[in-house]
Order: sequence, then structure tokens, then C-alpha cells
Amino acid sequence: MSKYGSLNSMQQEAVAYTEGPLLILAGAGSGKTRVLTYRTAYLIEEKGVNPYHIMAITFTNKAAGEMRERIDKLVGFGSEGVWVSTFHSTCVRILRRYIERLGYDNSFTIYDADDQKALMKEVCRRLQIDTKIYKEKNFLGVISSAKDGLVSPEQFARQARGDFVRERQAAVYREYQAMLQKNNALDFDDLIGKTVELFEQVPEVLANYQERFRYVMVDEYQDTNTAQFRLIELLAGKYQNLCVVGDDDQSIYKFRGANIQNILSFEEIYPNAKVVRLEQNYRSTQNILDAANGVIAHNIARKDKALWTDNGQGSRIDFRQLDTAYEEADYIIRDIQGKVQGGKGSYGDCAILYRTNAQSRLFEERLVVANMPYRIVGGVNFYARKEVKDLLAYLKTIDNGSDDLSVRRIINIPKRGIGATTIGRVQAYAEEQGLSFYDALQQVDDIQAIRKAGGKIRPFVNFIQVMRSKLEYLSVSQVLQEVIDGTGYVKELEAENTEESRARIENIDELLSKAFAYDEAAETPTLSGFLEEVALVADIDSLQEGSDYVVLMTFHSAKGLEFPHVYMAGLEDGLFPSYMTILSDDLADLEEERRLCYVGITRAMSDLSITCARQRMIRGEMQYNTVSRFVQEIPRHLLGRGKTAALEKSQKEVQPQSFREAVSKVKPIFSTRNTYQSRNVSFPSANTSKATLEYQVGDRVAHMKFGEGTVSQIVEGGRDYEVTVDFDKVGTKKMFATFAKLKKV
DNA sequence: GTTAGAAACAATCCT
DNA sequence: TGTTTCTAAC
Repeated sequence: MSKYGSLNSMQQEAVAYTEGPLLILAGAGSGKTRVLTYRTAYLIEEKGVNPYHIMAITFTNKAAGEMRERIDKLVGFGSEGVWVSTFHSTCVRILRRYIERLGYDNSFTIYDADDQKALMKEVCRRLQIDTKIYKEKNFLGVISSAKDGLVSPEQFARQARGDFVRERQAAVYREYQAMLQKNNALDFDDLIGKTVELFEQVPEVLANYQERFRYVMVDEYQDTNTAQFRLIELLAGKYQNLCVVGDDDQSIYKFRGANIQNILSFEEIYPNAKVVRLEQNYRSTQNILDAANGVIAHNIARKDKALWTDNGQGSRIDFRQLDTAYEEADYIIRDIQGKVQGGKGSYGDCAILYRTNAQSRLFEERLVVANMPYRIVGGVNFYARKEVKDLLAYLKTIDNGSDDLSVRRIINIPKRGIGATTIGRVQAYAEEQGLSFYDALQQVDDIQAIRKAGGKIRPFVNFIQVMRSKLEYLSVSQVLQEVIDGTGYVKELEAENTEESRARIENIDELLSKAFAYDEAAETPTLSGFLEEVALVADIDSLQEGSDYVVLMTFHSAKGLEFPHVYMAGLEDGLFPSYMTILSDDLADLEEERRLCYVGITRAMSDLSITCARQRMIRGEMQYNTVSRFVQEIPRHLLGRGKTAALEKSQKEVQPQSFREAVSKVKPIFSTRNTYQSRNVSFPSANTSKATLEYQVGDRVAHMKFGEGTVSQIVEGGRDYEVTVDFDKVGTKKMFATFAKLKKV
């Protein structure tokens, strides 16, 4: 048991209890991933369980990847047999094998949010519903929660009887589902729901998986919804060796169907369940934990627990209210700069957390000006960008001809002169004949209404057919390359030659390299396989540990992560907690928001900084907010500046008054042609004297991150030079000489 | 059929 | 404020 000696007694108990249901209530930072990995090792090495019989399920690819890595390290031989995967990937893998039993084709497509919206638009058109009055998003929300709760269209219709509004929703749900099936597509919720349906309708398939997965472990159990709960229940139904890990205080996904009852009543559902509590925190200082405990104690509906740590008191929590959101961003970025320059940590140790993605913009602006390395998680997904989606739609069309949505998306990309009229005619013909859109295109000669346009359609159909015939001997990246060449997509962008079009080409290159990486890594690469991998990645998955950049993300995305220095921004009533929850008449909404705050606080290891602004622009309107009620819930003695004197001094410089003073002094001296910069730039530390530059306009220079490029402009900006460089790989960037550390080559 | 410019509308949070 | 959709002119 030597390997397990490094675990505390509760952790050991959880590791060694292998038979029957087990609930591990793991507080934030209590080492739950550690327990899960050691438990897997224990099963294999001490209990002689075949790795093939063990399954560990998480929510994100990142979490799965981490667990995979740690298990491999710990177990060594045979560990690759353990099934470590996310809910969605697991289900896709099962469905790819068996979904034909439910009347779908095994090469089904997965629809993302954009696709869903487009499909819903079509549904509303068919049902003659005015989308000005009844929003697509609304219907999609209703359907999504129905699916999360395993309510079928038929059940929904039955429950809706007599209620006019619900009846219409039922009709939309039915049509939506029918069209998904016709397109041979599944939406995200279907992945789970259809797997449950498969297990319930085809007992032999279920029996097969029950026999395989004799030991099931589920991470972040508090986030499971009804469908996921049912899935787990079915899988573990035979052997009952179900180990779930979670923390009810970190349940923050009610809006996507998470049912907190799954964890709260685990002991009722499995009366013989053993419960282990992990309450020792290994991550944060006592002050940070006290703050977190202070906040969460205001929630009523929770399992009582108290986190403690050996880590010592640590510094106090730095709280500051700034005048505007701009000053808030300035303050935080200056503080990070101070920490890095003061040797207290690297950029990678710092995370800025906020409630809404929109808040990231201000920080990004400042970070660019300050020339600090950063990475924003979330926002617009890479795979949701136009150019990427266009190319993927080609791949989907080649892979699955029933996917009308994809075909319609690309039929006129690049421009082939096929407009709305022609598409409408093809559509009408397809509906009349009961064909898919693509099949109708193939029979274009038989469509009476189309004469001239036929000549424009035929080359498109030809192209797709040729690509399909090449599938056998081409790799995914080769197929993609041929699509790019055949359509002239990149050529067109090159001709445009704008900053935007260059960025798009870059994205396409990135897509190509992802396809290439997939070809290399996958055991048996297929087009379907690539498309599904692409559909299931989340932005957070690509976050690499050990990279040296400031990370920006929402509180939601931060769950499961930890950083030495955490900045919680925008703690204002109305923003966090949001107006939605403040005005809600369901008290549970505010409690969920409070849990989100708890999650944020407990991400911090050594330093926590909380900020808010008196006024900020929201949707073009000025909003005046007071300090968040959550801040008031932190015991007062924990707030303040427990930092070194040196750092405090540097912080003073960014105080609104002195900052403005500094600017007003500076402005008249230097020319007005650069007013924007004189006003907004956060200056490098005061004692940086303006060094002479070793390069001038026209010189070749090298940058740590951006590679090589040519200097196109140098502007004197007071204490520093603003240098514009045309980089070979990443395009034109403006930067300050002091930070950029450009080397002449 | 295509395009640009104006009007309308909109943000929680995510796999 | 930023994005999507609509409208009118090419």
C-alpha cells in the first residue's frame, strides 16, 4: 500500500472502498482527481481488476485528458485499457456502433448551436410560426430542457394537452426532431438521450456494456442532468460498483439541466451507499478558504461542511472599487505587471475571472496595449467561425448526404450564382418527392422549374461526387486540402487581401493542421471521426498547463482549475449576481449564483484580488452599480491590503487621481498626433528610461512569440517607442519597445 | 443575384 | 456597443 501512503486517511478510505455504491463529497481543492486516479490504480494493482472493466467519466476533454495522463503515470502497464472519456464522447462512440437500431444511419452528423438555430428557423417556416413573436431560441431552450429531462416529443405533447402555448411547443418539438432524423443529425442533447433510448430499447446492447463497465466512476457528479443520471444508472445497473465524486457547493449548471438532487439524494437512491467526505484543502490559504466559507454559508440548501487547510493564513484579500470599468482593467493589469516584475510569479500564474464573456473585451484591449501575453477562453469557438464552418460543411456534405443544412450552407459558397429562388425550387421539389436536398440536386435535370440554373448546380454535384469517390484512399487532411483547392476558397481570400481575410486564411491553416494531427493520432482516421472530434471540443480543452500567459475566462469555465493569483472582476450587484437572478422570484437562482462565487474564490491558491467599478457601459448604456452582496458576505477582517510595501507603492500609481495627473503632465509635452495613446496607455514602470533602439524602420527583427518580421514604423510615445512590425506569420502588430524586446536580426 | 448600409435587436453561464 | 437581419440600389 506504499504508493497510497501519501494520501490522507479519508482519501485512502475512498480509494480502498471498491465494491458497491460510493459517494465522495469532495470540497474544492481536496484532491478528488488524485483520489480517482489512485482508486483506478488500486483497482488494477491491488484488486486485480482488468483495466478493460473500468470506466471514468468527466464533463470536459481537458479533465479526461488530465485523468488519462495521471492514470498512465501511476499505473504504467495496461492502463490504456481504462475507458476515460467525457459523457458526450462516450455516447458518440456507442451510437456510432448501434444507432442504426434507432433508425438513424451510423454516419450521423452532430449539430452545434448555430446549426440548431438554422434548423429551428426552417421548422418555424414549415409550421408557419412567426419568429418575430416566438423566438427560435425560446423553442430551442424548451426542447433542450425536455431532452435533458428525457421527455420525448410524444410525452411532451401528452403533458401539453389543453395548454395552448405548450401545445405549440410540442408541435415544434415534434417537427424539429423529425427534421433532425431526416437530416441524419443529432443535437448535443440527443447524444445522451439517444444513448439512453438505445439502452432502454435494446437490452442486449445494454447488457454488453454493463458487462464491460463493471467499475464506473463519475467526476463532477453535481453537474449531471437527468439524462446523464439515467445513463449512469443503467450502466452501473448490474454490478452497482458506482463511485461518484462531487461537491454540491459547486453545482453551477442548473441552466443546462443539471439536477442537484442527483447528488443530494444519492444515499436515498442507493441506500447501501458509503459516503466519504474530503474536507482538507490542499490548494488555498486559510484566508481564502475563510472567505469562501463565509460566502457559501449564506446558502440554505446544502450539505454542511467546512474546509480547512494546513497551508497557513496567507495574505488578505485585496478588494478595490474603481470608478470605471476601464480603470478596473488598468488596475488589474498593472497589478499583474507588478507581480511579474517583482518576481512574485509569472503571467501563467495569473487568471482574470468574470461573470460574462463580454467583460473580456476591456481586458483584452489593455493587455494588447501593455503587450502582455494572454489567452481568452470561451467566446466565439474556433469551430464556429464562418470560414471554418463553411469548410466543415463541405466535409459534412461529403460524409453525410442527408444533412440538408450543410448542403444548403455551401451550395453557393463560393458564389456560383445559385440564389434564393433556385434553392427554393430545389427545396420544393425535394419536399414534393420526399427526397433529401442533395438528392434533389442530383436530379436537377428532372426539375421543371429549373432551366438555366441547372448548369450552375451540376459542377457542384460533380465535385461532391468526385470527392466521395476519393474518400477511400485520401486522408482527412488531404480531403480538406482538395476541398480548399477545388473551391478556390483560400484563393478568393488571398485576393481580398485585407487584415480580416488574412486572419481567415490563418484559421483555415489551423484547421488543416488539426486535420493533419488527427490523421496522425487516430487509430483509424475517418472523416466522421474527425467531424465528431471537432464537434465535441470545448475551448477550455486547449488550455495548456505551463504556458506563460495570463488566462481570462468566465467563472463557469474556471471550475476545476487553480491559479496562484486570481482576479475576480466586476463584483457588482447587477453583474454578479446578475439582474436576472436578483429579480428572480426563485431564491434557488441566487443560491446558484452564490455557488458560482464560491467556485471563483476557491480557484485561488495564494492571492485573491476582487475588484468592481462604480460605472460601466453595458450595451452602449452607462450602468451604475453598487458593490456585490457577495463581497459583503466575506468577513470584513479578511479584506484589505496584506501585501508588501513595495507593491503597494506601485499600486498607488494607478489610483485614478494620480493616473490622471500623470497623463495631464505628459500630454502637453508630447505631440498630439497620438492622443489615443497618451490618454490610454498604461506606462511602463516610471524608472524605465527611454533606451535607444538597436533597430530602425526597414530592419528585420525577431519577437519571442510572433517570430520574425520587418519594422514598418516607429513612433515616439513619450517614455517609450511604439513600434509597428509586419510579421511574416502573424501579420502586423503594434507594440511598445520596452515590452516587446525585439532583437535585430 | 449581389452588395452595402441602415435598422433592429441583444448577453448570462456551456458540452 | 457589437452583431445580425432587412432593405434598397446596383
